[in-house]
Amino acid sequence: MTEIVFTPRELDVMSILWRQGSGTVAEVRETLGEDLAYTSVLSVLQTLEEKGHVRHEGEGRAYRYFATVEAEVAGKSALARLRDAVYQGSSELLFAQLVGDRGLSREELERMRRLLAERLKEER
Amino acid sequence: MTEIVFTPRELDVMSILWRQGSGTVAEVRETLGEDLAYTSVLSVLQTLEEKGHVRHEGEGRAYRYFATVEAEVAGKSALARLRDAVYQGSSELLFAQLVGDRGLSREELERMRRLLAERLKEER
DNA sequence: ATTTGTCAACGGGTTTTTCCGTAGTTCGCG
DNA sequence: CGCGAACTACGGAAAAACCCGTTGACAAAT
Repeated sequence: MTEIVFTPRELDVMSILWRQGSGTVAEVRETLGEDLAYTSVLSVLQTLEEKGHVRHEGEGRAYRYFATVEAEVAGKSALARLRDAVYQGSSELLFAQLVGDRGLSREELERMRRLLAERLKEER
Repeated sequence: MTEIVFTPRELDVMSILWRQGSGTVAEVRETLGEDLAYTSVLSVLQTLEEKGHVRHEGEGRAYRYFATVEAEVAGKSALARLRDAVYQGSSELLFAQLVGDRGLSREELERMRRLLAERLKEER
């Protein structure tokens, strides 16, 4: 169980890299809603790089940043933490919360059911 | 959407209050694995109280602390954040991750299916 | 060639988090 | 009464998070 922890601001930035695949400082800054100074965004990326969650390649005279941690891996870690801390270790409770959400479309629910069915089938 | 954010240490403490229903400083400190000084735990509880996530009642000469935020509410907030940041807003992706976890028993999976079925039924 | 714009590095200020020691209170007990 | 045990309040040190200005490098435009 690899511990991956992001501060709120770091998560904002990682989120963009995951979504867009990569990003220069300017791109990240653009995508980020709030208008932070250019150097503020750069700082976050630099500390993320120090922590090994991000790497960069040169592109022209700018840097292009890439996540070195897969979203799924980070998500798994965060979900486990959430499960343990707020749902008392129960995936089921977490699941119930997820499913209880009004605002899920019938289609989404159907697809979830299908996924679950698949998963149950291969459980042998 | 009510924003609820806990620092890592705060989450540790909230987790205990949710699990045990309530706790004195000594109890929380006891339950917490790592051995922090008594006053360290007290400090966390005091800042949580400042932030309004916790309240206390006197019990003898000690204080008994209670969460003022339901675990489900905090969980919902955290899940939404997770969904948006790492699963690109898709509950389905999050769900897939959850279900994909080896280490879920057949029984758990069955109960999840039942829950989902219930939910689908009332979707009319 | 000078100016203008874009970029990373660096340093620093402010706030938050984390952790604890000390002081003061209260209570029970010898 | 006096003492020790359990407790909170308070202050603060150290580190992390957060945000930005300035500087210097480089290149494209004028």
